[in-house]
Amino acid sequence: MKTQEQEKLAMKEMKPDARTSLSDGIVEQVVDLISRDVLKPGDRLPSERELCKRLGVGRSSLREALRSLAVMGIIDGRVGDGTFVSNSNKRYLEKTLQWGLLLDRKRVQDLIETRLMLESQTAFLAAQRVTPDNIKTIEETLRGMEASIAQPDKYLEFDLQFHLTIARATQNSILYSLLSMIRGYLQEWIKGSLAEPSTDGTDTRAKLSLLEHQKILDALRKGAADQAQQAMTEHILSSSVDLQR
Amino acid sequence: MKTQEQEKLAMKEMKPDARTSLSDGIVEQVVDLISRDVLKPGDRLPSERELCKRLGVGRSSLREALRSLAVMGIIDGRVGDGTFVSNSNKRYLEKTLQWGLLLDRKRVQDLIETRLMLESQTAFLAAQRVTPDNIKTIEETLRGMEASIAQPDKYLEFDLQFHLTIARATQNSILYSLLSMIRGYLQEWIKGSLAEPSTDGTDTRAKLSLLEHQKILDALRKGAADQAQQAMTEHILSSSVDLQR
DNA sequence: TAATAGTTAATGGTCTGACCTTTGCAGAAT
DNA sequence: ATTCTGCAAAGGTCAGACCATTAACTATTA
Repeated sequence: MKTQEQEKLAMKEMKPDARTSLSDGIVEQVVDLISRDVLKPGDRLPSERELCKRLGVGRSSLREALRSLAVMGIIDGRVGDGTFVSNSNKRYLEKTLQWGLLLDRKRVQDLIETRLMLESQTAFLAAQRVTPDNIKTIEETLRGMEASIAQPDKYLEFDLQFHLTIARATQNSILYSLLSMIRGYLQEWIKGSLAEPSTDGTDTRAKLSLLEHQKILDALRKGAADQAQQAMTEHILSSSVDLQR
Repeated sequence: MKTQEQEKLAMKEMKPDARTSLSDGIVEQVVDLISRDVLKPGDRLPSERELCKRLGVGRSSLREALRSLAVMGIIDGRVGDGTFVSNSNKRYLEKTLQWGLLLDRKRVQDLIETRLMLESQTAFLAAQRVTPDNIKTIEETLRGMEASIAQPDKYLEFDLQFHLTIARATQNSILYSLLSMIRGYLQEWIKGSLAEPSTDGTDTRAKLSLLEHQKILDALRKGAADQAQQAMTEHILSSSVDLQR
């Protein structure tokens, strides 16, 4: 009789860490610390040995937790130096990318298709919700693209920023996360396809790309949702051609 | 002399962990084994202690490698039983994203909005690519919904199945993963909102829901993409009303 | 005979303490 | 002021132990 009551009470109280393993608990704690800005990107974590003492766990568990966070790209360990919170904001995936995409290549095609779906509608939403502040940021990014049109690496970084700013303008954090992730996966691919024959005017391609971005920005400025969606669709289709093959 | 030759040979064979850490080398080996179908989903890996001996590494390193694979969703450890290759092969997206989403607190509103964007276009795509086999499965699911209209729990399960089958019909694994994940998040919320006042005809609501699903299925049967998209949009808007507030 | 309760061996999870290589930096030598 | 050197601290790895959980087997029981 008593046992039953006890069990019920236990049920009620033990819910949190009922089935979470120790390392997962640590992962959760660290993620929480970061999400509450106690730990900011670039910050250095205490040494493993000290964290062990502070959290009251063994080094193996602690290290497995850190390993998880590293795979997610949230932290970054440098031997002989320390462990740091990744400054590359939302790159949980870049690490898993190499393993993940290895499993099947059709995924790139799927990624592009999904990106088109999400990003065209994102442009639509953004046009309705964009703030003057957003517009300003986007304009700056576009200027950055113009300035670095001859440096593919820098150009790509601005390009990424351009699209992410639009995603942020929707004020939908889920949307932002998804697009950030998808773009992260594709970024590697894009970089790879930049080491291709530059015989056929890549310069022309880059200038076309600039025009497309300009068109999107114009639509956003006017708050023309349909127009923004249309421009974004065309842009993605156009810029994906090189990757499709 | 001999040592040099040996080193060169080692270089040639040990290429993986030339500058990658030991655990990363193991991860690479396992991923390779899986991608070459030596290890198939559902297969059981040798025990940790045996893998240590076979790979010639310590248990910590081995475990950190396994941890990485687990985070990517490639393997799945069951205490007291063994470690198995995940049969839900493509779950690494979900896993890594889960922690990512934890960083910005859940916004149900954002989830619904994103779901609407994705799922309406999913219906569009599905209408163009759906196979007779898919149709058959969807029909069965719909019958299941009809039969369990008075059991919210069962009904929800069929509902979930309905939407996921449509996602699968697009043959886009990324899309499927994303929708599966979003729906997973929302499912909990939905269940919660089912414990609400059943005074205002929930029966009517359920029957309306059935009609909406029927409409979607009809459009898919005809391969009418626009119509399917329209029906799906209406359905999601309609069924989200209860969750918004 | 069939169902149940106890036993056991193997597994993943964790802890400890040791050793290695790499790195950053302070102090010594120039 | 610059370069070299050595040491301390960091992450990476290893080995062996113990724990909790699980599956399979065995003996008991109705």
